[in-house]
Amino acid sequence: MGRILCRDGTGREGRMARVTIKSIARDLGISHMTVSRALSNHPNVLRETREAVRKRAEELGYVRSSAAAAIRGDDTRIVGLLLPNITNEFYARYANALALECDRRALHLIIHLTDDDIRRESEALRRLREVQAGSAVMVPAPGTDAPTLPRDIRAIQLIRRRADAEAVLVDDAAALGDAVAQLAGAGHRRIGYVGADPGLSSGRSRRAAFRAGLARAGLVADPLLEATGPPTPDLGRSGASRIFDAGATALVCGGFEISTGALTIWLERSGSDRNTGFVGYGDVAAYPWIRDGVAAVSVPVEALAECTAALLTDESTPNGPAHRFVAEFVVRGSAR
Amino acid sequence: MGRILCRDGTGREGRMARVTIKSIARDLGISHMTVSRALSNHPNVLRETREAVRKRAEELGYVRSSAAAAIRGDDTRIVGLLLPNITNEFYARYANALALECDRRALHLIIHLTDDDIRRESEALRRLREVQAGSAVMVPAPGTDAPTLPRDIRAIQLIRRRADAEAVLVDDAAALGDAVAQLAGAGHRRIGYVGADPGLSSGRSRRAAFRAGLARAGLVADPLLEATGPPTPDLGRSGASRIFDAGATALVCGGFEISTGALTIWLERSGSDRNTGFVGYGDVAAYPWIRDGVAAVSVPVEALAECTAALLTDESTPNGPAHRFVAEFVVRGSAR
DNA sequence: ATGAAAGCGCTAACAG
DNA sequence: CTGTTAGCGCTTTCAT
Repeated sequence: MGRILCRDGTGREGRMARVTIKSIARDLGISHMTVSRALSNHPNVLRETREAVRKRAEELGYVRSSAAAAIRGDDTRIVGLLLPNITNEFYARYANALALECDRRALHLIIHLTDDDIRRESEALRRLREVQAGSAVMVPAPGTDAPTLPRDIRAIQLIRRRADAEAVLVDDAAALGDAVAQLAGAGHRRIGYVGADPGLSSGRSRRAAFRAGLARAGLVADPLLEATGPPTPDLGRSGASRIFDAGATALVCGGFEISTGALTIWLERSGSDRNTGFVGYGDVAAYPWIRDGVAAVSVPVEALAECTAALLTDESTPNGPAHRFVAEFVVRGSAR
Repeated sequence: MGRILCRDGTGREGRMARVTIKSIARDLGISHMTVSRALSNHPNVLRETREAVRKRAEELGYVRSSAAAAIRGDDTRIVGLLLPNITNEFYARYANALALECDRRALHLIIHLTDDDIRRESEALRRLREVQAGSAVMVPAPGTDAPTLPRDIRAIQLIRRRADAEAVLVDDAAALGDAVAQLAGAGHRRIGYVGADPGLSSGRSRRAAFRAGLARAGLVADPLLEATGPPTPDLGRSGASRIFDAGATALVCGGFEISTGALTIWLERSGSDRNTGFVGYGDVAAYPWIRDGVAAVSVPVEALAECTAALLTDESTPNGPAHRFVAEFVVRGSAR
């Protein structure tokens, strides 16, 4: 208790007392308060004393205990990140960018994977409250019995929005419209759509954008060519299969996870007939290299992450609770 | 101090005292010790009392403060994860698997990206000491002035090994040999290699495996067809360019990052001549779909992560300080 | 079965 | 400029 194993590779593992301001104080024969002041640049410390303290602290490898700070109610600088997963390239890139920003800002980033499951989400939030995380960036999990956001942690919703609170969102309406227009222009008349459940904010808006695009192209929406459900690769696969079976000649995706699943089906199905169209959701590094290129709605990941990081630092939210970033449609072979 | 903002979305933001065992005790008119005991299942508590306490704690949304525990020297259950990045599919999949395991084991996973830079690595470790992380899983950054591993944090090295301490490594010698054999069998005589600096444990062993493969195929190693350096996509690009310029007809990669860079060069160069061979390091989901398929040395990511997680839980290290997992060569079009 | 005291590392508020 | 005290949330130890 209060002591830690000494693993210095010397072989003789012993016990080593923790280096604290008190131990340094004892060591220097002064009060621990002087050490505290010296270490936190308080003006009222003799230059000599301060330097002696800093030197000794350096030598001993002192690090301020953030637990002690947290217990007093100071900001822990811990940020939680709740994502469905980080194998999906979008989430991975987002987490990567956010982690870099957090390192820059000296924030601790704790990651929890929810698999879009509400129970895992609440558990993750509970654990974040344990460590007194100040804020949590989260892709809110789907679910009707949506538990409210945590009271004592600032929640920043990503991509989707479950509660009327801070959110960093994607404005993809135009891009989805462009996608449909492009496919229609390429001669497609039966264009399908797989996307998230309209119960989700993102699911609702994306499907609406798709339908608007159809209308603008003078095409009628066919319920048989639409599939919605939980935002998983599985839905992408089953939805794509069903839609192609129903005679669609092109498919537009409305979700990151869904897109990866749908792509595999498209690749299988369009093996012989290269005239089937496909538009993924979320651009992927390999898309240019697959077939003649896979078209996609490109989401500005880095901008999303930067914005989030800025929110984490600034307590103020000048632009209002929702921050939107426009996506762009990227044309490639699969949509020509 | 000791108080937190109440963001309950009611609009009237007020102040709300933190829920502690003491506040619950006051609330119930008993001692905080009784609350502590009730909450931690101590036998010496009247059933009535215990239930009253648990009920009230539940209602108030009490969560044990891990800071208070940490300050007393208890295990924080915080695990650090130091990776060069998480955009590379291998690292992303590893982080994903490890995060899942950590959630299962109720460990807090703090992620830091080092970009394979020693300074960022030390900074990350310093910050982990601040929060009293118990262990750190890390891909040790390259560098001759290699700072030693932290003394008060259990370090588990991944993929590479800088110090003679616990490590989870990949045994890729056979796979790399198979790759060379396959290429040689396909008629390639000038096979190149881009890999990490031999200063790195992984760089050294992989190049040796490549050379051994050449020898076994009856080919001679040509220094012009080898490139080594820091394990970055940049090296992959420059190395691949140089090696193809030097007349190589096939290329084997010896590193995750390097591989992604080299792939782009190969894709550009082999646009017209589809007879150029390529073997990536670390299998990627999209590889089967690129051209006629991209061959690769497949690393058992999930197994690595599972092993790491097991180490995090078990204090014992029965199998000795190094745990090795064999990689496999996956043949695809690019190596035929 | 319950409570009181002490102490973990740190700093705000006083006292010199 | 420096030192003392107290208290943050929690558990261990020692009473009761």
